[in-house]
Amino acid sequence: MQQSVMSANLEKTYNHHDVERRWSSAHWESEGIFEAESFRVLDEGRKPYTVLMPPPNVTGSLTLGHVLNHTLQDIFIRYQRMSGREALWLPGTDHAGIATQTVVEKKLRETGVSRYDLGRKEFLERVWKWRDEYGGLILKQLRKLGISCDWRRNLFTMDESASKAVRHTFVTLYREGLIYRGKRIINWCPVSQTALSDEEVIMKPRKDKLVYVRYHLAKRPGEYITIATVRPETILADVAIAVNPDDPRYAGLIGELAVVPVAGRHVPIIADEYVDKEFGTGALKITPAHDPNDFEVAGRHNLPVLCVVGRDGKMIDEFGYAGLDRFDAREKIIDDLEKRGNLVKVEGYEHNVGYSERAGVVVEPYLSEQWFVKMKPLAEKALQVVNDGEIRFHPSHWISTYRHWMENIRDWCISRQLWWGHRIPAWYGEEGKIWVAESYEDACHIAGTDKLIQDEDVLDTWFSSWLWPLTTLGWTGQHDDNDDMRAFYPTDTLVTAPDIIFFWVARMIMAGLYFKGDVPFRDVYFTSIIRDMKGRKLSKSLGNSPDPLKVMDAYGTDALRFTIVYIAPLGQDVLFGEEKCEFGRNFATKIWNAARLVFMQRERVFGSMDEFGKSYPRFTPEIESLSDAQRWILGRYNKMLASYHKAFSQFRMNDITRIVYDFFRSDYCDWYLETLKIELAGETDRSKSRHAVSLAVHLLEGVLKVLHPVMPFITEEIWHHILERQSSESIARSVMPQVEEHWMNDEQEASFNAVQNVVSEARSLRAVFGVPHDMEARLVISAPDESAREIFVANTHIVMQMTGCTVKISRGELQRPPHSASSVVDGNELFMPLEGLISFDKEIARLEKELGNVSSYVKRMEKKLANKGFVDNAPAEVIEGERRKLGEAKSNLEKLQANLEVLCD
RNA sequence: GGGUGAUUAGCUCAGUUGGUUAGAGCGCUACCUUGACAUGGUAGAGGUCAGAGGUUCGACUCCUCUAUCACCCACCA
Repeated sequence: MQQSVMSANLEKTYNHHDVERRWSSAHWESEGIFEAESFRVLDEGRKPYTVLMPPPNVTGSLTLGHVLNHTLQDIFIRYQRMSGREALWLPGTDHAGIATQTVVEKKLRETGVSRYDLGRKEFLERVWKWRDEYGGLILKQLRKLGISCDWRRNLFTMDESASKAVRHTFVTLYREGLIYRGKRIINWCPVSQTALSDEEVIMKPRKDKLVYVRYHLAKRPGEYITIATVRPETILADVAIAVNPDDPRYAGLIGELAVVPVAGRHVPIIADEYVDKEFGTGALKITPAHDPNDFEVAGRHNLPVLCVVGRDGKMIDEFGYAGLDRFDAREKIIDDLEKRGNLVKVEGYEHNVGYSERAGVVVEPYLSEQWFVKMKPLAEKALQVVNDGEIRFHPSHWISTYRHWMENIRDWCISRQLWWGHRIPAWYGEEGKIWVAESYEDACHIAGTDKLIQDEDVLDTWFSSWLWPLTTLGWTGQHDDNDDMRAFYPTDTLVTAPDIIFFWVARMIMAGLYFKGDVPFRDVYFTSIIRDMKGRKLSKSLGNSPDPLKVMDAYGTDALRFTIVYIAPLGQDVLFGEEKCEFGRNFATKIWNAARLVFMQRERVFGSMDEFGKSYPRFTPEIESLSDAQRWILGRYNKMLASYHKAFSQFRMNDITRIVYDFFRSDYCDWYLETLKIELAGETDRSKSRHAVSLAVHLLEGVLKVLHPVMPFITEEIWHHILERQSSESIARSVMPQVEEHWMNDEQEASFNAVQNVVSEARSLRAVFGVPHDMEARLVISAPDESAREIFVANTHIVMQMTGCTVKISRGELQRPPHSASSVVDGNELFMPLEGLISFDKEIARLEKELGNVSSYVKRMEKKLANKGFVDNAPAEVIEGERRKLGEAKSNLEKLQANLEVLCD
């Protein structure tokens, strides 16, 4: 049994370090507070809420993108958990094939060793060791963020259960004809020396040279054909020249033989529709091994395939270029062509070129045998569920992007020439026969031999990622269901950056539908992309990427979380500078100080925490003992709750921070707490004081709860001061406040607004006329309406305290006090007699300006109401409202004029 | 070449189905260290809502075009 660690009051200054330490992730893990159990769901039958964490790379460290992403997920999960649902957040990390292998290889190279020196087995041991030592960093950092996932369920994409699922799905898809092996031109990364999928290639503009080269005709001495190319080094692998069949310039040359420069080979001139007459010279060299289009053309014309660039991006031993890098070879061959007289000209040329996402080098189209997934059959249903709204995107405009990709989908190259990853479960027997099975034993069994050699390659990392909604719940494909799957699948909300919509989101949808027959999640929330204050993408090379850990340290984790959500609107980029966190930090400080005030008043009124604890747990506001200010704040509070819950249901996450912030700053602190101080100071009835303080605490607790999903630390800390609580208890397991509509009352709100407006206006008069703050001024409030007068009478003490004036309330037909500054608000008039202080000219000018504003408004409204179209078409309530406004404005106008006349007499 | 989003105060942004005399934070100006809070309070200055048309009784809000800025997709050498 742990004891309460709290004293009744808060420390004078808010120290986020202490608070974050006290309520750290380690604390909650030991209490099991964020754990979810499938049996609890199955027994009680409540629908659980499940969030899938996009698994960060093991090599990664925390970025602001993670902060936004994971904070949002945490907000969703905490909100649902507090709304009484079993809430499961599934964490994990991704083995990140290329990235991780690159990191470890680099470390090895520093000691002068290559992975080939070690051999596959030894190398993989080193990678696992590296992962165990350094791979946990990102998870540690995420814990610092205070996120509430069920860490027991942490999954690594290469854990045995996940690997089993990978093998199972590969075998299944192979047997169903959806996975095949084929010789194709794929994207080859010469640095990582592996194939890449289309999605791993980034197109970037690049300045190159467009080289015009003259090919002599073999049988027509002195004649030639000129082509244009940006890759002259691949001339050596040319197998044809192609022209458009409709191009009159070359009609006579079709069927002729051209001589490939340097190589000296004779190649045919062929006609193919693919060739664009307008581009370059209208003649195109065909190099099937080094260009996907050429490969297709070659296929159509039964041309051979020659290869001159190797897997390392260097030229293959031919014509004296062996070992030269492709870019060096390009320069050399331009030289050689010039020497031989084949070079016509060189033009500057900017075009888009594919770069390897990881290594950042130009991708080489490379002919090789790879494994592919047939995507079209998988895409159909996956498109349909999004079109039908079975899966919803937020913001919804991403649907069109998704649709476009799905409709033009191409097969997915899934083999990688790496060692780190899931090894392809395919074995080769004699004569290259392929056996695909979940294990070597199975393969031997079906092959009827044990002389099998496993495919050397591993699978694309995303081949395990697309199973994430299944594998995180323990699915291995072997048995179709388990308790977790039954309870938690499909998951609910996926929060992810839009840049992996194709890599990941789309493929998870396909896998979920194909292997489980149901969508993997219901809602996809695409987060903002974070940029710096100048709108540039955050990147290490620009040095504009703040370290979130330093920001958390400087401003507080709650401050960072609050700020980043506040400034990140749905579907738009966000400009972030760490100084923006001052906003969140100041807000946290404000909460702390407001709570201090409330707790100090509690101590004064109740004496001790014990005394307070006797009644507070059963506290509900009693309407008959409430002041106007208290009824007003209860109305505002419930309105806030209503918009808060609505914003949640609509995924407007930045709005929820705004809604609570506005309520707390303007209504709770600026008005309600100020009135509380005044009311308590003048209250002699102890039970009324106690009721007032209990209400203040009650509202504070409500605010803490609605804020808790965003700011878990400070809300936890203050919540533990509300009552004596065990340190094992958490606000995270408390019940989210719901709207109580009977507190919302527009009339009541308006009447207290009238008091507020009089206060503001009186303060304004004081400020404008420079009444010294320590001087007590006089204020005459003239309220023609009986009920308004009652409100002012009832709240005289508040107006007096807040304005520093003595207050007199009178009927409408008063004698206008001379030498007064005056103002009209809500049909009530204010006079502040200021003999000696007031400058008549200044007041006249002020009134005239106001008069001008009001009279132009009146004119506009009269015109509007005289407009037949408006009166005939607008809804009755709108017309009613406009009439009322006009009436008020007219009455204001009269009063202003009267006041002006008094001054001018 | 297609597609998507943005353009509101000096800066960063709200403005929920069309009906407000268009709001907030930061910054700026003045006053205030009052028993929660100067990481604060009170008051104030500051905007022809990118431009041009259109729909409508009524447009920051809906439609079209233009301009500017982003991003995504696309095999033209």
